[in-house]
Order: sequence, then structure tokens, then C-alpha cells
Amino acid sequence: MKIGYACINQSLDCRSSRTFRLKNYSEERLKNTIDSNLDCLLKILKFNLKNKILFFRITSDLIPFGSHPIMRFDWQDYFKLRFREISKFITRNKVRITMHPGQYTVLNSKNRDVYENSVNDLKYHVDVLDLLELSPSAKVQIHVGGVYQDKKKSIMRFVERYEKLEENIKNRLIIENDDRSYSFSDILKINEKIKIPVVFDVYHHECLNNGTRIEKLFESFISTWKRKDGHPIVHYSSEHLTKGKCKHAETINIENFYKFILKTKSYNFDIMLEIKDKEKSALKAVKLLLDDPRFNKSIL
DNA sequence: TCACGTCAAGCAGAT
DNA sequence: ATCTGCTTGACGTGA
Repeated sequence: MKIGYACINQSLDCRSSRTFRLKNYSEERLKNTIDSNLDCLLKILKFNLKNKILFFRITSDLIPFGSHPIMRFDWQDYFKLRFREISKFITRNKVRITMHPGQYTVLNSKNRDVYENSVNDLKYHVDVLDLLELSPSAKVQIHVGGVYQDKKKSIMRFVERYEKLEENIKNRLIIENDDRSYSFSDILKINEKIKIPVVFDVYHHECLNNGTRIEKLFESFISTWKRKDGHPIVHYSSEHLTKGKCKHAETINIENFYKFILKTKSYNFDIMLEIKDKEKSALKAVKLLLDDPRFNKSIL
């Protein structure tokens, strides 16, 4: 079981998601920004390793405008040695990596342009993971997309478009239940059709479910993952104390986290924390597991 | 140095 | 109609 967090490390004084505005685009600026983003990414990964955090989501902003038409620069070739260096670090230390395209990537969109841009964006994300020479266990995770007042048709559109994707994208793509449109049981239905592995988002499930308890779903969730896909992935958050329902918490509620861990302890999976204070919560979770004899072997 | 208007992009739900 | 939130505020002009 690996513990991870998403994109940003607040303890370090760098960001791997520096970008710039489109109207300021220049090759020079692009190179500088990518250079500093890659520097920071490696710094974060080293910080993580030192703290036994072996799961990390790389930001989509690593390469600014990575899937935008303005991008003509061959960053894949120009930075290939830098990527190789990071690749070695990740592989040598068995770090699990994922990426998560943003809200503008909607594979099942009814708008043709949005659909085509989405395919390009998936290509960009997969490009990054391919450049890092990572196995198919490094995943690109998305939500199903829009409902457009007709969930059945929208799911069918997702399925058809998934099937048209190139193999290297299909090998990495996974889908996650969200908090307002597609519940976990919707996601499972899609899995039945195309066998795409599914991420179980514990907190989204609390916001949107069909009254089914986690324990009943866990077996079917786990079985959507094949050996080549690596360990199943769970997303974990808890409720924001003041902002209320379905807002991500500022920091992890470690008691609730522990309860969840106990409830699911017969399964092996990796946990991505989606919590505002990032690595701080990850450190707490790692410490909890290391201090508990039931888990301290499985995390190392 | 800092305030604050704006930034590539979609969708759903609340106001 | 407009605003907010989403995996996340950051950029950068103008004072």
C-alpha cells in the first residue's frame, strides 16, 4: 500500500506547475518554464522518497500548453535526457505515478471540438508517462464527463470514443466516480463494457451513491484491475469542516482514515489523498501506517 | 513590493 | 443570467 498526494508540495519552495499566459508565449519562456518545472518535480520526488511517500500525481501543467495548438516545439526530444533522469529515479525507487487531466477534458462531449481537444490532451498526458518510460501501471485518470440530460446515451458515447483511442492511451486510461454526475455503480457499468480499470473515490461516493455501502462495492472495484495495471487506486478525502458537504477537507481526519483502512485491510491498493494541505496529510497517513504493526510492513 | 484583474479550455448545480 | 467548483490559484501589469 502506497500513500500519495496530488501535484503540489507546500513544504518546498518550488512548483512543478509554473505556467504563463498564452499571449506571452515564446519558445524561450517555454523552455525556461519546463526546465524549472522538471527541476521541481525531481525535488518533490526526492522529498517524497525521504518521507516514504511512494505515490504521486504529476501536474498537468508540467508542460504548459502541452496539448494546445500553439505548441509546435519538440519538447519531447529537447528534454529527453531530463525525463530520463527523472525516469530512473521513479523506476529505481518503485514510485507509483498518475496524472489527471483537468475539467476541460471531456471525452464524451457533444461538442466535436471539445472531443477532439480532449483526445489531444489525453495524448499529451500519455506522452509524459511514455517519456518517463513507465509501465502501464502509471495511469491517466479522468471522469466520464457530461450527462447532457441523457446518461445512457452519454455513457454510450464515452464507450464508443474510448474504443477509438490509440492503444497506448487505452493502456493507461482509468475512470473515477465523481460527486455529482457518475456514481460508482455507473462507473462499474462502463467497466463491464470496456474493462477499463476504475478508481474508487471514497469521498465522492459519500456525496453521490445509490445507498450502497463501501464494503459491498470493494470486491467489484478491486476486480476491475488486472495485474499489468498495478495495484488498484483509491482516492481519499474527507469533508471540509466549515464549507460543508462535498468540499475537500483542509487536512486529513486521521481517525476516519484509520477506520477506513481497517475496514478494507484485506485488500491491497494505493491511496491518493485529495486534501488541501497535500504532503502534510500524506505524512500523517504514512506515520499512522508505519506506527501500526498491522500495516508497517506493507507500506515499505 | 503588492494589489487585483484576468487567465485555453466544460459542465453541472446553486444563486 | 451569472457564479462557483472542480485535482490547483498563478500570472503579470500597473501603481
